[in-house]
Amino acid sequence: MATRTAAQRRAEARAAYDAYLATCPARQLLDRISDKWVSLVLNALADGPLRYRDLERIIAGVSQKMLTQTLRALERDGLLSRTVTPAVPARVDYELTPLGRSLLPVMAAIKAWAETHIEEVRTARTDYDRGVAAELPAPRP
Amino acid sequence: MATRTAAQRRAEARAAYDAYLATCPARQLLDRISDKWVSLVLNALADGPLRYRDLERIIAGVSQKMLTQTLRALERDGLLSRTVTPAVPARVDYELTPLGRSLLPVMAAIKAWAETHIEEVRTARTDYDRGVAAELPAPRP
DNA sequence: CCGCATCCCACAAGATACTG
DNA sequence: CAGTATCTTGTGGGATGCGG
Repeated sequence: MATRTAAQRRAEARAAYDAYLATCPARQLLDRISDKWVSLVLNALADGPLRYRDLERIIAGVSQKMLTQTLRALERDGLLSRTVTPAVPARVDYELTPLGRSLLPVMAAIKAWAETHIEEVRTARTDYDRGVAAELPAPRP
Repeated sequence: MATRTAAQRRAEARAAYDAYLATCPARQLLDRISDKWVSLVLNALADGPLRYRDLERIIAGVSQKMLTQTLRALERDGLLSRTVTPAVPARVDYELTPLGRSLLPVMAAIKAWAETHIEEVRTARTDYDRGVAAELPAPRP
């Protein structure tokens, strides 16, 4: 029969929505800055250019793989520049581009909201967790 | 010997850094809004309260699991309220709290930056990809 | 209508080892 | 120093079916 199943219809809706989201600028930006390492790199480079090794040291827990991957992604998006100075050993500096710098105020806005409201959020969480716990009365031994 | 291996030192650094990040307000906020569905739910509820079914319909590609999971997380953080109207069938409304509403300007700032600079990013990407392609000259058969 | 429990897999990311 | 290459593992998220 011509009628599609519910699963099929959902799959179609998903495909269409994914396509839409792929073109949504805000979505793309969120995908970038939401990355754990991206925000840390941006923050580290806010004060000036740094070498690969310095980034690795400052962002204490990052693996080589993730650091390189992150730097490549940001370079590709034009948010930072990569400068190779041929020497032995080689030297590579990373620096925010003007485009990258223009993103810092946005990050600052996020930070500001977070710091202003974090207490409310924490309170809400403990309240919520208490409420949930209350619905499951502790078994009396 | 007392000397720790490089792997051990890195593991410790990671643990310490993870602990630090877990307490960083900005990091926590990013973890929330970076979620694909969170931003969509926030956006959908910006104009007023909606029922579960309506959200499912508006956010076309979402699975039940993710929608429920997302709504619970936002409720727990005090960003939206969940109101159950006992009836048959049951009716549940979701609505942004004042705290949730206060987040909308931040989302708007992200959106604004994205829409303003998306073209630069797109240009940077194609330039970068062309450059990479140029470094790997097509194999002459 | 609203939601939870279960199974399952694809993919992200860490560990490790090796090069220019 | 600044990466690349390969392997392995953890987990986010989809599909499905049941319960209030």
